[in-house]
Amino acid sequence: MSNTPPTPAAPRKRLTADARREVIERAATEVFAERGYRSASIDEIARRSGVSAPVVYDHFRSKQDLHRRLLERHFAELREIWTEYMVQGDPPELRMARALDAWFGYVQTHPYAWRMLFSDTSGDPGVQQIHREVAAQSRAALLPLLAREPGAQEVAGSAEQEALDMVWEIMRAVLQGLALWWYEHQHVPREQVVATAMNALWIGFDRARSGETWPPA
Amino acid sequence: MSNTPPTPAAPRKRLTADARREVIERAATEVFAERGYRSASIDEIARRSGVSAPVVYDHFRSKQDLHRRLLERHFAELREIWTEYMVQGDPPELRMARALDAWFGYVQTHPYAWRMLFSDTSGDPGVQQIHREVAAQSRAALLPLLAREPGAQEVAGSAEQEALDMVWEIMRAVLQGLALWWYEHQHVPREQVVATAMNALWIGFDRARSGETWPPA
DNA sequence: CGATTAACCTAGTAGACATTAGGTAGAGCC
DNA sequence: GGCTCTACCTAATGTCTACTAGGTTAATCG
Repeated sequence: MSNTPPTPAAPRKRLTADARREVIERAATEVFAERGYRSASIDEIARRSGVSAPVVYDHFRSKQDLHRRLLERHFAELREIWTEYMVQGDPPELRMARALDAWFGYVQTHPYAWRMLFSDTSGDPGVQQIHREVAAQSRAALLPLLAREPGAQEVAGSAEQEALDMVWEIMRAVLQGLALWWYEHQHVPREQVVATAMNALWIGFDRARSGETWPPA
Repeated sequence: MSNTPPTPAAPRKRLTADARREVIERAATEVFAERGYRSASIDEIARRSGVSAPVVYDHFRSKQDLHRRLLERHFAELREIWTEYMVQGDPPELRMARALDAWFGYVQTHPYAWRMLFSDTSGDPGVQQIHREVAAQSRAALLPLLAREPGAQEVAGSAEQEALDMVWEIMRAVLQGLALWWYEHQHVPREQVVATAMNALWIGFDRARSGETWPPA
């Protein structure tokens, strides 16, 4: 039985440390997004990066360290997009539409990063803590969209605070849920998803705010 | 050093098989809901049941078997509540309000079961499959709420099908998101949560359906 | 009582997986 | 061509956890 391999002894490519690190970060983002933190294995990340597992540890101190750095990197990018799109001065309705478009644009161009940020909240206590911080900062960044006049929520009592909490929770749930749905129906054009979100969120909130609430009177 | 235990040698209670099985099912529901499928350990389930781990295997063939039986049991209970509340003949607005109240009532009285059903979709492939079935059956049970006239969605083209998909996804996300939020703000009365959901879903959908959509003309 | 049943236990086994130890070899530089 | 540096490897180690083997004792029934 000949032991000569069909492809003669895989010609191993050697990358620079920086290049390999970049490859690992891309692969890890995919695996974390697809499997979630706990089910993502270092072995699979290494395999998709074209190396063996110990190489990952030449670049990152631990699985949790790798995960944390990726979250920070991706979230920084998202925050940049948000601040870019959220210019003051536009009418509220247009601001909301722009923000939704920015969100789904990010989802479209970063199909793994956003799931890693928002769609996998399980994990070790340390990992959950970082997810909570990401959620809190997202809320802080987008909450101005929901206030009719800037600064209105600052004087709110505890009941109004809870009402605002719930409205934010609805917005968060819709943005995340629609993004996940869209990922599995990618042929649907972005404008359609944005329009649906806008119809649900803006029209619903607007009407509710103008007093047309349930139960009627 | 005296070895006499302060409480003289824990008086071990022995339950009937059925009673112990019930205890294990309750404990397992809690642990699965709190930790998710993968992070839930048989050891912790056993400890909370007052027994050691092998006893669990006297009642269930495997961790997955235990999990599957619990999902089936809890989901059957939820479906019963739905069919009970969804009486035909009422006006659509009232039907929606009743369904939302039924949902949050279930969430309130089954604080672990609903999270196990809907809030932990990770897990092994086999477990994920069951979650998909639960989601599909839930959709089938609640979709009539969204159709203005019964049977309207049956003749829908693919674009309208996708529009309906998105509307359902929004409803699903809002119901799940608000439930999770409520679990961490339990002092908020149920009527308030139901009213918020009703305002977001019904008013938004109603206005959107009546042609008041975005972008404006 | 004394025997039988079955509820429960202690003490493993096995596999998965993060992480480490220590060595090998490709690539630039002289 | 030889030296050195470091990217990369193979082969452990330790831990965690689902699951099993086989024994032990509380309850029940004659």
